[in-house]
Amino acid sequence: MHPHHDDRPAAELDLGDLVIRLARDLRRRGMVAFEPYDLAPHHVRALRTVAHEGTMRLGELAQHLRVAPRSVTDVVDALEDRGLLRRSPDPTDRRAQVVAVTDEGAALLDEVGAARRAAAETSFGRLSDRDRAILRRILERLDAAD
Amino acid sequence: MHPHHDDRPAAELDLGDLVIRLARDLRRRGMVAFEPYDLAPHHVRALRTVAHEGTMRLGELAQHLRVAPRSVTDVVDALEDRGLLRRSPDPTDRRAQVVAVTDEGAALLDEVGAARRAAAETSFGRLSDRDRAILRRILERLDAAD
DNA sequence: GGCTCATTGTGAGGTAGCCTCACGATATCC
DNA sequence: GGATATCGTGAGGCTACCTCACAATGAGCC
Repeated sequence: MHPHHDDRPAAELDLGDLVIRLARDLRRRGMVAFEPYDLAPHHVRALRTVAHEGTMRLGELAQHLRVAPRSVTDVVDALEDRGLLRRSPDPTDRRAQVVAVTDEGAALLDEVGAARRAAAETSFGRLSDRDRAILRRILERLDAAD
Repeated sequence: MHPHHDDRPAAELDLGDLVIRLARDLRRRGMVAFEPYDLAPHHVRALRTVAHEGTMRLGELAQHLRVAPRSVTDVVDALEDRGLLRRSPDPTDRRAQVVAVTDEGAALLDEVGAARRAAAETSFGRLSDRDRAILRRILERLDAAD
């Protein structure tokens, strides 16, 4: 009934709705940002994790990414097909395999870094440094293990 | 090399990673919370939107949910099959249809409310009221139209 | 009235990013 | 040496989206 237009800041949305909506936007922007490299955001995340944490088992990567082991198989398949990651047998356990970043993977990760930073700026640019720090603190608290 | 264990607060994750990870957790928890009602979080969101904003066209619902019109068709199909929403022709435009919440839909929404609040408490319970308000402010700022 | 062009919702079909379940190969423990 | 647990993966499924094409209808113009 009021003559205001309908862009009110979503008062009926709860925190969860807002987070999910933001995540969807981020994923979309990530897909656009990484499209020139033919990588999905999820692939970049996995690659970055291995690069940052070092060679690890598939199961460990699953834990880091907080997904089921089965899900990691597909991601590693894709990255290995692209020559960015390499599987090799775990010398300490013949059931297991470890994944390592290849030189090509490390190089691509470098390249992708700029796109990633630009995408983050697009998404979070309207936030002050202070707000970004606050957001990070809150998100890390929520991310702590259950 | 350090003897610390590996639960560090994800220093290699950027804000986007943290948001996406949180959103995944929220969706999972929502699926569990709404499972007794045989509803997906997305269905509840759509139902709540129509209940809150009132009868609207499918296209308008798509705008509110920020998804493509085609995506709304499926959600409304599901909710209409369940008798929670009802399509009817838009009297002002014979191309269009409007969706309205049925009595049954309103009743179920009431029931689901408690589960929704409990799930939110599970997810955000470790945050102080102040932090929740800050988080809401930041998320609403990020949610503002591009 | 007739012509063009835009808009509405939907069928068909596709994708990303997850999941569970079962299994063979191996490790571990008694 | 035998039971039991763990590792990664094939098979198959799910949610929550998407694009594209199209028929029906509306709106603007002459």
